[in-house]
Amino acid sequence: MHAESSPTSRELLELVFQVAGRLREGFTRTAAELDLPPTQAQALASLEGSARMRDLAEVLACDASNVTGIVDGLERRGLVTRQPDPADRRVKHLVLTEEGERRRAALLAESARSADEVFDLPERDRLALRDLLKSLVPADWHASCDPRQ
Amino acid sequence: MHAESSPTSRELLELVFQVAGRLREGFTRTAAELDLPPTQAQALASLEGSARMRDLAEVLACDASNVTGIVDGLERRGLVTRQPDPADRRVKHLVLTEEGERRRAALLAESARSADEVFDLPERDRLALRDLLKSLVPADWHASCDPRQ
DNA sequence: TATTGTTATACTCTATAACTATA
DNA sequence: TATAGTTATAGAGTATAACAATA
Repeated sequence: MHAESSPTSRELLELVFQVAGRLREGFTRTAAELDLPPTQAQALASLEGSARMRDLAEVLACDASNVTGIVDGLERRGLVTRQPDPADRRVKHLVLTEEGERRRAALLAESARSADEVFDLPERDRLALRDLLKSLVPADWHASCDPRQ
Repeated sequence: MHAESSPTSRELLELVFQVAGRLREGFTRTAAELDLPPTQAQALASLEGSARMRDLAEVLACDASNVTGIVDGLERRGLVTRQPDPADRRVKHLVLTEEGERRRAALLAESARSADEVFDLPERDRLALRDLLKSLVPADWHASCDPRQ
């Protein structure tokens, strides 16, 4: 037998899913600790300054019809408000409340801490990992949400 | 400015999710081409020889109550049969039909081809990637299904 | 008592389609 | 006509709880 055989794509796939699973669990746990369902947490994390509903749908890579419910949840929790656009009355801008800003900061800080636990590597390895992963996704790639896609 | 700064855990997290997303899309597309919903495809891929319903729940990392429906689907498609265990009449063994074996072989072949497209790297890099990813998951880690964790 | 598989039920996240109000 | 957001609805995929049959 030889020392190291080239890993199969299936082995690499399983490892990627395991790492992604650990990261997802960490994020979901962090969100739950802040009383946020995962999708609301993802939306909150992405909100900076003022965004239109439409932009949020783009960022979340999901259909616009879902955004209504997600934002309803954030509004019910007092984290975000819908502000009319003075120039185009169809458009609504999402603006974080003070509590929304606090919650978002806590979410970002804690989820970063959680990801740090997973990526507990020396700088040399972090660089190598980043370069390898970068080479696996086209520059313009972005996920679609529909799991059936 | 310096040449390379250490990537943040957030950057690495996003890259892992992008790669996982590409892989998931590839698998889902392959499954759809073979007329299989993703979960049935995942179950079919894992079936080799004879497995109990219970084992399948373990492999899929989901509650046993879900397995009934998944196996119902595979049975409806004529890919698997439930065989009683002669020694323990509570237990049912899942046995692939001939068509089930064919479909599974096609699924494995095509999903491997699809993953190869993502992991299009020289052997040196595949080895490096495997070692890095391996260091990120505890040996005994395995995903939980509930997205609420 | 404990375990295997099933059923009933509910929740989350996604989609499509039809609608409104604007542009 | 086209776009922003909403509503209604449906379909996956998950869970928990209660159950029957069996160990």
